[in-house]
Amino acid sequence: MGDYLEYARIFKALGNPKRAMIVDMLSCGELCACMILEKFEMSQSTLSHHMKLLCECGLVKGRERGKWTYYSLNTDTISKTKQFFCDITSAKENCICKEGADCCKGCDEND
Amino acid sequence: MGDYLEYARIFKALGNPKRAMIVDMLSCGELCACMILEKFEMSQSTLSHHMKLLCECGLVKGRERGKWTYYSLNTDTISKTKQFFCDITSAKENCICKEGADCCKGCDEND
DNA sequence: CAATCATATTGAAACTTTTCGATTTGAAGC
DNA sequence: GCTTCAAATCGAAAAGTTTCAATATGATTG
Repeated sequence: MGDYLEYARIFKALGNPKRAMIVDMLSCGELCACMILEKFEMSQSTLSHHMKLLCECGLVKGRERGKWTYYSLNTDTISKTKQFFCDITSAKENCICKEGADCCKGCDEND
Repeated sequence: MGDYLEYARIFKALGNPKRAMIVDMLSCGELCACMILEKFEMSQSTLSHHMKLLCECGLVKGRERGKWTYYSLNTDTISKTKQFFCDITSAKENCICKEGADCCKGCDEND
């Protein structure tokens, strides 16, 4: 944890329903761009842009073969991102919540 | 899976490094808004806006007690979101990759 | 009940994202 | 070597996000 900028880049990429859907489509194997394009109402340049974002954040890998580009998931990045959710659902030491904020002293009792 | 819009809403909320950090801060317990504000160089209205987005997507819950608002993680949403990563890392039946796209017939052999 | 304090809302400026059509690049086929 | 095809890049328009200062709301305190 700590590298919030890198996590945020990945989440930003997933923060578009079409890109989330593309990632899901790639989850059972490699697909070429033209095949992904067939499933969406979207121009070729728009898809290309989405794929670029998915690749840049490390979620997706592109493999060029002649005229075609094949895309697949980068499982390392996905595991790492999944870890974010494990980290935020397990208690930690040295957490910010252990330090007191002056403005809130004594608030906890009003429960 | 399938509810890409709802997932995207959550990922969009996490797709800002400050909001990702706030979520991490909340991971070991409830914090009041003023305490979160102390840890950031950010105006009070900006923080309020970020907290609203985090609440609206269901990641965070707000609890009002007098003047203060306490925020905490909504573990149900977090578990559900974690599931997205489980889903995309396990093979599936009836996947889009099983259907052929005309433009790509025969591409697979060029490996 | 007026003042104070913690948050929320509003409105505006700056910046980023989304999308498209047009153009470019670069491989394959004739 | 020209044509065709798949994908990337460019430039622009529209929409959305981020941030702040100012103001509003509503609870608490004197």
